[in-house]
Amino acid sequence: MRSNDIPLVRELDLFADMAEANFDELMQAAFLQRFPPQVQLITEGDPADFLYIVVEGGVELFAAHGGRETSIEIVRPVSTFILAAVLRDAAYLMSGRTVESCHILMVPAENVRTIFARDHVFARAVVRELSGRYRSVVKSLKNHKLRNAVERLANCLLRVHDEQGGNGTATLQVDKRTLAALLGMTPENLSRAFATLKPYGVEVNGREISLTRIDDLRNLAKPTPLIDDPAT
Amino acid sequence: MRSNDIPLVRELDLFADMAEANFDELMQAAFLQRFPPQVQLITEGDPADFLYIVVEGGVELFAAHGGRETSIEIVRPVSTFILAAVLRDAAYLMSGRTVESCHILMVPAENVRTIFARDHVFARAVVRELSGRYRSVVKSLKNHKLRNAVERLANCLLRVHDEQGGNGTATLQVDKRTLAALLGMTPENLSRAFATLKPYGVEVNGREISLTRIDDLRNLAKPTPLIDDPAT
DNA sequence: CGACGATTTGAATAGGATCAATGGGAGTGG
DNA sequence: CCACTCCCATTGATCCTATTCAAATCGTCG
Repeated sequence: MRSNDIPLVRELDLFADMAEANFDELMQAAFLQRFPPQVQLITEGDPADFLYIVVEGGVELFAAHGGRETSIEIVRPVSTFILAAVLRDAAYLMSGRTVESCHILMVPAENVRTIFARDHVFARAVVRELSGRYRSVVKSLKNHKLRNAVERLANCLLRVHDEQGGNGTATLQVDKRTLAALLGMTPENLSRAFATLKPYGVEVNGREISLTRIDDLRNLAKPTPLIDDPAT
Repeated sequence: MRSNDIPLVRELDLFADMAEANFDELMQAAFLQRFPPQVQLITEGDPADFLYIVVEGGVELFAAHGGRETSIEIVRPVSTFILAAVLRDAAYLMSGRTVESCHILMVPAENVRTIFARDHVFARAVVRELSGRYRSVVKSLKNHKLRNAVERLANCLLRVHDEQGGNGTATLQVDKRTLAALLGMTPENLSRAFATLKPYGVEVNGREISLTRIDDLRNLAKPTPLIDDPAT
């Protein structure tokens, strides 16, 4: 890995408190790499050979079976993915592809397991990360099973809007085709969902969204921290 | 906790290798309790005050929002549930209810966190359990999103059949209403799914199922270890 | 026997997906 | 600068799966 990237990585929660020697050993084997959008990084069923950490960009985890495909989760910085498979030395359960330009840190799985066995501080950080991933998947599952397409879009817009300052406008970070996949619907259905939200003050112009009736929209979306709060 | 239950608990993977003193401290505060079917043990949104371990029976984890309800996962012995919430000292994301008569071990969350911070061996066992729970939820999610109702039932029947000796018959452990919930469908739909499977050699008589054309059924179900293998 | 709950069956409905066709904007080449 | 092309987005029509509502049947337990 390039030495000027190391301080950035060192500050990640997962590595912040671990012993210097162990961190160095991990980083000696690791590398930080750029990927363009729509690159498939891992394939389900393959043995877990690297731990991946999304430093910048976004990665879609998805699974396929019998001709169908489903998006499981979108991983945003700074989070790991497939940590569980690495720790168990098992096969990936999901495939992963970039949705934007990404900086991804790749750490060989064997090094992760070795240091995990040796460094108690790192082991505890792993638990924190892993429990966070677990809760994230559960929230994603609730979002998909307890809300219909329109509600998922409404909550997504409110979240993006709040993240971007909450001044009544929002800019989508991805194209609508990708957004549809992330929300678990077809592009056609996303168009219809936007149309359905027009009476709730949602005006769309390409990637620019303006929300003129936030309260109405919030009333429809019914956001809840048990689904929408990324922290808890 | 009753002292004669302790050896049983001590053998659970989660506790098997930890220091004696720490185990004793955990068990001093814990208790093993029996519950009848259909008892709600935890409610989403509540603070995590106990770690639950299913020693016998089965617990359905589910979530509700805006008048809808969805089953997330069924937890079978011997597994924990809501371990992630306990470790993070956060609110439960799911509610849980027994689906059968259960033996449940309840360990106060604060004790779990205390011993987790102190006992490295326990911390590693926690990681193993947590990573297992994570992968279990992902498999459950794939099962629901990549298969339709008939396929889910077919795979369920094959799994039960194999567990019970694989001699062409199987006995359902729960009533059909509960089975429908576990498979993520309505009771009416379960009936129709059974009817659909009749041409594949599935004969139903109350809770007794006989499978006369296993190969055909397997061909329809298309089981895969990436969804159906509980171990990996 | 009678009542109640569980299961099955039937008909109607809803939510999304799929297929097909049309618009619309960005980039390209004349 | 303008026409052309391509890809994305939208719109319309239809299909499919599963849910909902309603009614009939079955089984068990008083």
